Amino acid sequence: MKKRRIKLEDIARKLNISIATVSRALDKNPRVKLSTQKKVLETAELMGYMPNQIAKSLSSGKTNIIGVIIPRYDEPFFIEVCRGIDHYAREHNYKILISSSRNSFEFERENLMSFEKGLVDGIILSPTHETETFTHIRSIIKKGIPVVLFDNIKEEVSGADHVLIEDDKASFSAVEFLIKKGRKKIGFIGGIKEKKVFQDRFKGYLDAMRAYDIPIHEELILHCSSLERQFEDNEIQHFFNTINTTPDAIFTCTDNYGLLTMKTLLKMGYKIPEDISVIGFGDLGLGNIFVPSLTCVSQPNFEMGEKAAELLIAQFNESNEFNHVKKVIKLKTNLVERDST
Amino acid sequence: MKKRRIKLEDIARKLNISIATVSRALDKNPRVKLSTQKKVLETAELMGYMPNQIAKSLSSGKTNIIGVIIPRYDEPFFIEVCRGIDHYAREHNYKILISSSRNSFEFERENLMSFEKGLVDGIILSPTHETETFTHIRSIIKKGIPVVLFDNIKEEVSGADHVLIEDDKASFSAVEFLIKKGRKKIGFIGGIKEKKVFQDRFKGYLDAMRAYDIPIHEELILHCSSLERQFEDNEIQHFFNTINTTPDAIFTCTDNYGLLTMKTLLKMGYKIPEDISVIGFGDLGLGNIFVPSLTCVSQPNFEMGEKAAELLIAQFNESNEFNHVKKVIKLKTNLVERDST
DNA sequence: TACAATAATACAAACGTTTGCATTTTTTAA
DNA sequence: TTAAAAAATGCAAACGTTTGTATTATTGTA
Repeated sequence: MKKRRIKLEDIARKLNISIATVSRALDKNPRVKLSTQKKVLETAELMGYMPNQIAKSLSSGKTNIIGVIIPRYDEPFFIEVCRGIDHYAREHNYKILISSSRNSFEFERENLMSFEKGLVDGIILSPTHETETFTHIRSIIKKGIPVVLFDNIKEEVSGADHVLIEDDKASFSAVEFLIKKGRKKIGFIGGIKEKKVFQDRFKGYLDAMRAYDIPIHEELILHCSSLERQFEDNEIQHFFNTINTTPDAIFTCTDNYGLLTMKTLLKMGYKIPEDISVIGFGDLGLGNIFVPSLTCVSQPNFEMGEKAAELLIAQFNESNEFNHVKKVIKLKTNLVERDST
Repeated sequence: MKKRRIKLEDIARKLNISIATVSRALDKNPRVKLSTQKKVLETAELMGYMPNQIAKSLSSGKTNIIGVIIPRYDEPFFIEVCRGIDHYAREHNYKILISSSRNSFEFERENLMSFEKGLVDGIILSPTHETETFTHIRSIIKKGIPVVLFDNIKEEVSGADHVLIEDDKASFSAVEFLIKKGRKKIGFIGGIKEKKVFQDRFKGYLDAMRAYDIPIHEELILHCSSLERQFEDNEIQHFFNTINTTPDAIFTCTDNYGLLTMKTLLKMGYKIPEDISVIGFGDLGLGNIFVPSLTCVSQPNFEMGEKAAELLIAQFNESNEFNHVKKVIKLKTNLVERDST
């Protein structure tokens, strides 16, 4: 009843040749006669032969799969990066296996462990905000599995490549832009303080304010404490309802914060950008739809993924994985000016 | 230099027992003495043993991986479904391997072929709009690989389970809602005509209009012809710039169309919902941020994924995969009323 | 026509597990 | 104490490939 899978042996038997020859013929190995190759290819096609990837992997020690661990699925940033990884990977005959660490260090470790079981040839990982120690990553590297880290890297890991955005510089430029537009009371809305990228973006904000001698109103600074959309929304609404100073500009650390900020301000009756300018961070498509459209820092997310994949695959091809020289790639951002400033 | 992976043999040698016993001990098979089991577990831990997933798969004939093929990554709908699949899958010890068919029938076929190589135990697929014939899917099923289809299914495939939304009913209700609110000149904005879900949503619109004897203005009907954000945007803007009749409501087939519609109408100076009501479809989070927030049909996307995974894993456990009785699951939607109506 | 050189093919081990069956060891009961 | 029963362990095949080396077949050359 159940159709058995066709394997090399079946082809070999039918043609009265050895399995080795069939294997080589399918590989177009010049060691087999052309006429034999032709026969084999035809018979394979005829019998509906499909190579067994698992057996291949076991034999070759390569699975051609890249493991990717991201903090969450439902963030366009990570999806864009994954698209970039996938794009480069596919061109080089790799598939990607994505796992979410759900913003939890424990899950991150678990996922990493599960990738230790030989299913993947290497790993691309973006640490969660909870990730403070990196021994789990070092331990993977020690086992000879190549690793590339991207975004939100609190601690450099020798032996792993890094791909990151110049977050501080990017936010410096964004705030500088507001200052040059004549804004004086510039607020800041960032994310949880534990996350490195938010720390850096905050630093850029402070640096810019100081560089131009603009007084900083502590009251106009908010670090959202949640990672969930609804709560962020509440926090931002609450923030604007309680401050006494009215800002003339707000620099926010994500597109989403920017949009939520605009939404709140519009509902309160402010005009954007006349009364208050708003800047976001990320440029993930939505900023363009909102009315007014959101000026923001644009990150090369897709390229980030491509670069990460490139570095990883380059590691695969290094002769000795234990004296890998760490590479750190910093990607540039640019400011996209729209209607909110 | 290079640390070799620890394998069963290494543990066996160290403890002077057989590989079989080690294998069984790690499985906590009651056939091995408890004291032996303990020794093995300790030694495995000590030596840093990690099972080889590939070898396990080859031996057992199961990879515990589910292949997922979606038309594109950068659509929140598919991401949500994938999250649902992943959620259910993980709970049942499966991983998911996602491939994008990039809205191309050819890529869909290619992806399917690549999944035929034994890497996955089963496949969950959402057909592209280009997919007219289903022989490629039938051929996979014939090989004994379980398949579940979701969303946008033009033709039922015997042997595969289906998970779908009652698109026509959903849009019927949405339009009915507008009618009951007293709207008369109700426009329709849908997607490419080749896509089954858009056909169904259009049908629901027509059905509702006819059911309530509302005259249909052909001029107020737009089928977007592109699948790319910018072009959709252009098409919608162009649409409103050229129509002579002013609608008092627009039913759109996606959240994105809804948002783009609102954006365009707001820019033209219309008030929403006073002058024109707008309804979207999907409820993918953005509708809540926009001002005014978007009323829309809410789909259970996450659940759709969970259900698909559930059906697939149920197929794995069926005794004979060749007399599988097709299951068709239809999921219900509900209308979420917000400020745009 | 014979012999080396070369081309084509075959053999068998290896990849790291699982598992049915055989064997050995231990326990139980007469 | 001894045989049978039960428990614990071991052997070896199997999963479907790849690949180094051995073998056989086919050339070319003197």
